[in-house]
Amino acid sequence: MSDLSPSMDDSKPPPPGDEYEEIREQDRYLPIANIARIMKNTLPENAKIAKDSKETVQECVSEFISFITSEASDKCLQEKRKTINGDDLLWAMSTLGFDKYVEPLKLYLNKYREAVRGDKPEKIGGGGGGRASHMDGGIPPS
Amino acid sequence: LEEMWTESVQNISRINPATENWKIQTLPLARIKKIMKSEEFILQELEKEKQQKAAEEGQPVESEKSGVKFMISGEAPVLMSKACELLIRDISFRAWRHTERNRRRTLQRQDLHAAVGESEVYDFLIDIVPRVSTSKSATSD
Amino acid sequence: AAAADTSNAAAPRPTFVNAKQYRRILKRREARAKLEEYYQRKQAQMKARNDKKPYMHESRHRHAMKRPRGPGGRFLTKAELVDYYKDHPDEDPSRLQDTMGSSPTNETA
DNA sequence: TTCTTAGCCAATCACCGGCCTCCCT
DNA sequence: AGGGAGGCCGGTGATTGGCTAAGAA
Repeated sequence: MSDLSPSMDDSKPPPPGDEYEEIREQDRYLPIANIARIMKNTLPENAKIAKDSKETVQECVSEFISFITSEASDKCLQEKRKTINGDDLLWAMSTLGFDKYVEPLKLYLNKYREAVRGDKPEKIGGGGGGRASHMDGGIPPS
Repeated sequence: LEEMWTESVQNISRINPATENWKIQTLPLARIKKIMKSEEFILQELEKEKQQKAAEEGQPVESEKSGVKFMISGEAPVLMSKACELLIRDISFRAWRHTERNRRRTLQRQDLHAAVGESEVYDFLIDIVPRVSTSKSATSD
Repeated sequence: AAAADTSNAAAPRPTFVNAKQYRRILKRREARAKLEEYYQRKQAQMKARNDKKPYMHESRHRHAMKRPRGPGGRFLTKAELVDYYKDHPDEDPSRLQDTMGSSPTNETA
């Protein structure tokens, strides 16, 4: 088997010694197949979608996320809170003029919170089973 | 267009929190969270640079917190996911009207440009999607 | 009244945007510029954004290239694959290795 | 009309979600 | 005590290209 690898892959990023934070190119956007699916479901059955249209929407969505998150994080910083929650995002959207989005999303958020609340194993009185501890890959102490 | 929104609202209204399957047809939450966190990364870089500049000018390096880390609650990516879906639906539908107006069957980039240009809600995309031609009017909302 | 200027030096005529978004748009511009600078530092040159790879993952690319296709360029369906492996048994992944004392037992019907 | 291009197919594997523990508030 | 970061793991759907009809021009 002489084919081996057809070419030397130079896409290995060798850190020149400097500390490398990692934000990969592919992590900047949501998967294009998911974007395309939502577009397709929105449009008429016989509609076609150009490739660069999908890519453009992909960029728009990422900018949207950053745009909202930026506003929300500023507010949290101002109020000296460290965690961005759903209400912060809704406030940010309202502030930035996405009025049409807010009401449906409020409804959605409330339903989600209700579902999570209901899903969680209720803490009923008594109880008290110790949970087995299991460390990851590490070697158990001898 | 309004029909699309009322349909979306109705779909949300139909959700029964107890029985709804929350993992179907949602954008990957982990990826959304990464994008949100990249905002934090920018914030840190910006502040780092600001402190460097202040130090070079001999300013007293008044110590703002070095670690400005913010956290993302579990519900935030879920909410954001739905918001993104609404965004995609709205923009796509608006763009498709321009596709039809030009009697085409393929939604292409220029349709998105027109769609974004017609509402000031999408002004924030001005650098991603260049402004359509030279025109001002038309805020049809 | 809902208008604000976001024009930079390049725009001869000012561009007006949603006043609610104005400040945030500017902040995001700054942030994106910073991010791009970061990417250039990280990727050494990045060839000014021109070296667009046609695909993202080498392994997935190789996978797609290796897969049997029908005459129309489509990937073969499962049924078509059965026939394909009859003519190309050496590519059948199910009988990838039988180096040892392989008993030629008939497989699962 | 000519020429560009988006949909079609489904198997691999990178990545997602669901766990865990640790840590901060 | 609550809840999020971070890490590991296993299952799984996004990624992927050749051909040609669809359709942009």
